[in-house]
Amino acid sequence: MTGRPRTYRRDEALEAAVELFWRQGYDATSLDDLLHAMKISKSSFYADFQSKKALYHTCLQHYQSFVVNHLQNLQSQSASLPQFFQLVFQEVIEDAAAREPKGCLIVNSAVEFGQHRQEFSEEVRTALEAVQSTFERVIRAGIKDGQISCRISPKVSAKYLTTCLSGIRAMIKGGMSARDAKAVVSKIIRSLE
Amino acid sequence: MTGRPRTYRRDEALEAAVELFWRQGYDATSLDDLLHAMKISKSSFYADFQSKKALYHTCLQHYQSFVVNHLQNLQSQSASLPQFFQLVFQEVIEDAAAREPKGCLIVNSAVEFGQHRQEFSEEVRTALEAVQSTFERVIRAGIKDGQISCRISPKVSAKYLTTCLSGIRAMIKGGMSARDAKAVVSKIIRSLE
DNA sequence: TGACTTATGGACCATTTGGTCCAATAATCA
DNA sequence: TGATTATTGGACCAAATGGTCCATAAGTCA
Repeated sequence: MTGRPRTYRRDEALEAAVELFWRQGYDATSLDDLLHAMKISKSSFYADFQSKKALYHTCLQHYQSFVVNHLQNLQSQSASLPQFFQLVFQEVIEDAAAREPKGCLIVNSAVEFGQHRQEFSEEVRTALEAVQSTFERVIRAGIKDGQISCRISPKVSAKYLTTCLSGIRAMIKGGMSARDAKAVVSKIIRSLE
Repeated sequence: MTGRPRTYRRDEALEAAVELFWRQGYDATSLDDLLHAMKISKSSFYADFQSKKALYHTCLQHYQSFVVNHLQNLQSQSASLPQFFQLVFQEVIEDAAAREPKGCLIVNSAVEFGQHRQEFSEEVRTALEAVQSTFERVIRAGIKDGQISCRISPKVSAKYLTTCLSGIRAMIKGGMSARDAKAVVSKIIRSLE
């Protein structure tokens, strides 16, 4: 196996695909869109990624592990749980300032596929839960370190946090201004303390 | 104008279209899907609704005014602001118990179209704001009647409420259980008081 | 250099998409 | 009954969809 070398890098192509799906959604993204964005020929596409559906699955997994990883990084950068929340929502607000906010790929997928497109909905549930349980771990650790009051359960807090996050990401994608996003975020953060 | 009578009722057909778009989204709903659900011929469809795009606009408007109307009804049924919130979230939880939760057509549209499909995003923003300002009016009235503390501005509360609502509707569409939805809802309601 | 292996571009394909058009149909009203 | 008017089914259409296939290009290794 020493044939002709490929002219693209798989990880870069994948990244481009994630970006596109993230912005436009699954159905609204055509194969042609993908080929252009990924800078890859149709043959290579099917050789390397099997199908549009398979690619989406790969993208979702990629995104999910990126998010979980990223949240853990934010945790290690934070001195306290409140600060962690600040960092998380900081990025959300940045998205709100973008010309074409992308929202969150998982939330976008949840809404696009609902529970009626089985090929995807199970994986989306998994991804949502992965985020949720990451939050739960972080909150649990924060409580242990005495960084925050422990009146409510980490589990419920994590679910609430995930829900709020999904909410603003959806609202922002729907056109909510950065100003409004900021106001809502500070209300959410207050309700978390 | 005394020609052949139509075999369907426009409002019923429209209702069916709303239902379908609500469940499946715009792109995932084909013309054939619509014709079947609406029990209408292609000719009648184009004569009566112009195009798929135009129909979607009509559906969004229909849905929006339904929601605003409905919220006002809930208000008049409520003795207090907290009770109003209860009623609102009650229905959300009912959706969570459905086999195929539909979420909210406006939120679904916000996520599906984002800010990159101009034909729709403006109208979606309008719809989101209509809901938001309905909440604002209700909250304002509640504060006036002394039903609730007035520590935070009705405007921000309304934005926060809309965001939370969008959040659970998205989560539920993504598969969140009714149990979890209940837990999150009670946390939200507590944070509103 | 030549054998081998992999990547590439592009022709090709069936299906589905949203949409148009018209002849046939079915009512009302005089 | 016949003229009028509006609805209907279905034939038709161009474009776009996701996907397959193969001859050719472009490398590596002996």
